[in-house]
Amino acid sequence: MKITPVRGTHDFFGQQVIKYRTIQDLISHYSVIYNFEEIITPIFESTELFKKPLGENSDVVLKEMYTFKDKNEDFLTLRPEYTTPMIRSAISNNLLEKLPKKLYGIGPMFRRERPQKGRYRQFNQINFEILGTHDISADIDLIILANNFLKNLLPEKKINLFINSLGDKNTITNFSIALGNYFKQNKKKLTEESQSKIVLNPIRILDSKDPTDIEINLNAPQISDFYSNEAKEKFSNIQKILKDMSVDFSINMNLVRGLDYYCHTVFEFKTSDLGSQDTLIGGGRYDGLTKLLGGPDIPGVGWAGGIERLIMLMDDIKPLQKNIHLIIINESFKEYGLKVANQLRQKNISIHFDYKYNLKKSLSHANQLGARFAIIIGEEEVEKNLCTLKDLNKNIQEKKTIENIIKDLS
RNA sequence: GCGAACGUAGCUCAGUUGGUUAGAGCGCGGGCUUGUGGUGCCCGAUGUCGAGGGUUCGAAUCCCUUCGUUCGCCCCA
Repeated sequence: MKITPVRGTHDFFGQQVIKYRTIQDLISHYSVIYNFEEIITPIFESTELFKKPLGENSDVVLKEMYTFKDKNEDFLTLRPEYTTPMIRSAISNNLLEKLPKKLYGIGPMFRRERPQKGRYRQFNQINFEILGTHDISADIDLIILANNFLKNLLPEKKINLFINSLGDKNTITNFSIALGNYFKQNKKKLTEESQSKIVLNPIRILDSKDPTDIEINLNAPQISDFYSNEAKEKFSNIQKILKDMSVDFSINMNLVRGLDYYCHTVFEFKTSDLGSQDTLIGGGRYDGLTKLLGGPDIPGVGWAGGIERLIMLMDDIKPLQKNIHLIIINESFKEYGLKVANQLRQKNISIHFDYKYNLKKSLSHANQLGARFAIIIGEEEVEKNLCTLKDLNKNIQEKKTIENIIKDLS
């Protein structure tokens, strides 16, 4: 029986691991520069935690969560997103006394969707969250952090930033009602899919890709007509500052995000190189969420980025092959060879030994792995208490004492 | 969850209207070279043709089921 990974899951090895670590290192770097604290939370939580915040009628809650009953009858869910657990953790551990609190996290998320390129059932996400400030500077800092991170990681790629504002709580409510009424009047012209959303989630009709829906959407009420003065001002200030800081963006009035907790600023970084799964980073403001989770009534803003999608856009990274290959020509010189390796390793020189005792094979192996040097030990070397150091690029070699080799390689 | 395409060697793929022992390149193993890699030449092994069932004298090829991948929808990171 051949055992394969579960549908929608995959193993990381080789280049993927190198790329994953590269992303992780870069994130860690930015977390220091922007002063975010890392938080690591369990991968499963009580099901309750996700239901309300994400929206009882959201697709994530309705059909994508991995939920199971524990042996004591509790319902548990593998986390489908990280914002909610991070806030839960901040509340549980009383981390919200000094505000704002800036947290970041990296780890696996789980959604039972149909797998596709760039969409997996277990996937890794990076999250940055700022809790406890209404200031648009936080929104802007996060957008610029994401922008700088992407530019640094993928300098050659064309990535577009789209922003929108969902206004405050009243905006969304009133807009939804108006939108619902408008779509009811035009019900017959909409696709079946969209018709089913009129009552439950009319906002979602706005980002339909269907041409007839798009035509109806053209004359639909505009969310901007429902902004409060405050929301309007916030949004225009954000645009102004981003422009002043020469961050390229476009406004997409139909950008509505799938989780219920968003309000005010929402944004997405998209690429055209990944096909249908084109969002690299998405986020926004979620001012009521912390209170909803039983914490203080504080605002929040954050984003999530998909690591698999970033990895797909990265060029291969040449591993720094600094290994020195130890080649022992005959098994009888094993002990001498191991002693040499030990001395070098204690000086922090990386030594690879393939346990083969075959000069030809080992040299070939060293070559394949891109090694720069080989240390060769045979009868002549052992007799004179020396080692041969061979430069594989220049194809020159010389017998030397261990002390001299350490000097050469340090 | 809906629609469609695809699945042959470790990898990339060929395989005619169903026909005998299923092929190529790359990679892998061995040799030319018993203390010297990369280039070259020679030799060799690649395999549950995704899995299961059916039609047929005969199936990689046709049909059904199933698993997986990919594309679109949906959704999102």
